[in-house]
Amino acid sequence: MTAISMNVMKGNLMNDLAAVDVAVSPEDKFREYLMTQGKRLTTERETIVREVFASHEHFDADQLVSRLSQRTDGKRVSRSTVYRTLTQLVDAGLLRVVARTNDRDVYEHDYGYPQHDHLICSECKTLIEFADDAIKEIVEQVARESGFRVSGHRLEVYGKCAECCRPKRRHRKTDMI
Amino acid sequence: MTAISMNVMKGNLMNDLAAVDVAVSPEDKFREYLMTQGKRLTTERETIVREVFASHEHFDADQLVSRLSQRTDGKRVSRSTVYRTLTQLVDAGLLRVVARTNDRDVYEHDYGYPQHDHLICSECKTLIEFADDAIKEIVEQVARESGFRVSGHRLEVYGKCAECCRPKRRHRKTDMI
DNA sequence: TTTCGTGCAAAGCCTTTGCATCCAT
DNA sequence: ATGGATGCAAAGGCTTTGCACGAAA
Repeated sequence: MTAISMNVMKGNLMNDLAAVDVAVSPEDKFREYLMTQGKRLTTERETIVREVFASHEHFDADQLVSRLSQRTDGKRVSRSTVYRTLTQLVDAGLLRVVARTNDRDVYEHDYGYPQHDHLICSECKTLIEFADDAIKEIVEQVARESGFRVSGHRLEVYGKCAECCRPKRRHRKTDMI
Repeated sequence: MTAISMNVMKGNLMNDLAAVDVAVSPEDKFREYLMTQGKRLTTERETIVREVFASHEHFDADQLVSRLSQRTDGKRVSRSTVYRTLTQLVDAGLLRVVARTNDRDVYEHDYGYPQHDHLICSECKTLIEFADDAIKEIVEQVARESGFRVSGHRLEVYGKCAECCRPKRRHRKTDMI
C-alpha cells in the first residue's frame, strides 16, 4: 500500500551506486558485532538479517514484522524480536534510519551500499536516491569552520517527483466513469 | 535539561543570518492564514505565537506546553490547544519541524528567518545553524536531472561539536572530588 | 547451571481526538 | 442561535519492557 520502500534508480542518478563489494556478508558482519557484545546470531536474528538484506528496499518495522510474523516455514519471528534486532542492526552499522513516514521510522542498508541522499516526493512518498560528492565536500568545509567533527550527514530534498508532476489524463478519464 | 533548543551562532557561520525584516509580524501572518481558513486568532493562539516567536530557539511541544500551562497571568493554554496550534503554525508557514529528538518533533521558525541547515552534536544534542548557498544549487541541479520539482530541503550533519571534542581537564578535576 | 533470547502481553510516550462547554459573530 | 475553539480525559499508534519459559554454553 505504501510506497516508501520503493527505490527509484533510473537515469544517471545512481549509475555509480551499484552495490559495493564487501568482504563479509551482512550475516557475518552482524555475527561479528554480536560477538563483541557477548551475544549470538540466533536463528531469529539470522532470519531477520536475511530478510532485510534480501533486497535493497526501504522499509519500516511494521512491514518487516508483517513479512516475518506470517511465515509458515518455521522461521516466524515475533514483533518484539524484530524491534530489538532492528536496534542492534543499526548499532552494528548494518542499517540506518533514513526518514520517518506515517510516524514510522524508515530503514535502509548502511552496509555494502554507498553514501547517498534522497529526493522525497511529498505526494507519493517515494524515496529517490542520488549521490553527489560535492555535498560531502561542502559539509566538511562548513564543519571545519566551526571545529565540528563530522561523522555523517543526511540530506532530504522535498518536493514532487516527475511522475507526480505529470498530468495524468488517462487516469482522469477513468475517474469520470 | 535538554539542550536541543540552544542555537549556536558564533564565528562567521551565521553572519548573514540575522533575522530578516518582515512586512508583517508573526501574529499578523498567522491571523491572515487563519482568516483564509475561516478561523480566528483567539487569545490562546495569540499567546502561543508570541511565546513561540519571543526567541529564536528550537523547541518541542512539551517544552512549549510547560511554559504555557504554568502561567498564572490568565494566559494558560492547554496541551491540546498547543498541539493543535503547532500544526496550524506549520501549515501557515510560520514554523517547521527540523528534527526529532528524544522521540519528539523539534520546531523552529520558518518565517522571518533565512534558509539554513544544521550541524547536530550527537553528544550534547546542540543544533548549530549554518547557511550555504552552494548546497541549494547542488540540490536544484540534482533534482533537475530527474525531473523532480524541489520545494525545500533539510540537511543534517551529524558529529561532535568543538566543545564536546575538547578534552575538559577542569571538569575532570572536579569529578575527582 | 547460568546467561542469553524469545514471545506475549502490558506499559510507555508522544500526539490526536471525542465531547461537553464556551465564546464570538 | 450557530459554528468555531478550548480543556479534559480517553484513545491511538509506534515502540519498549517486564516476565516466564526455552535454548545455548
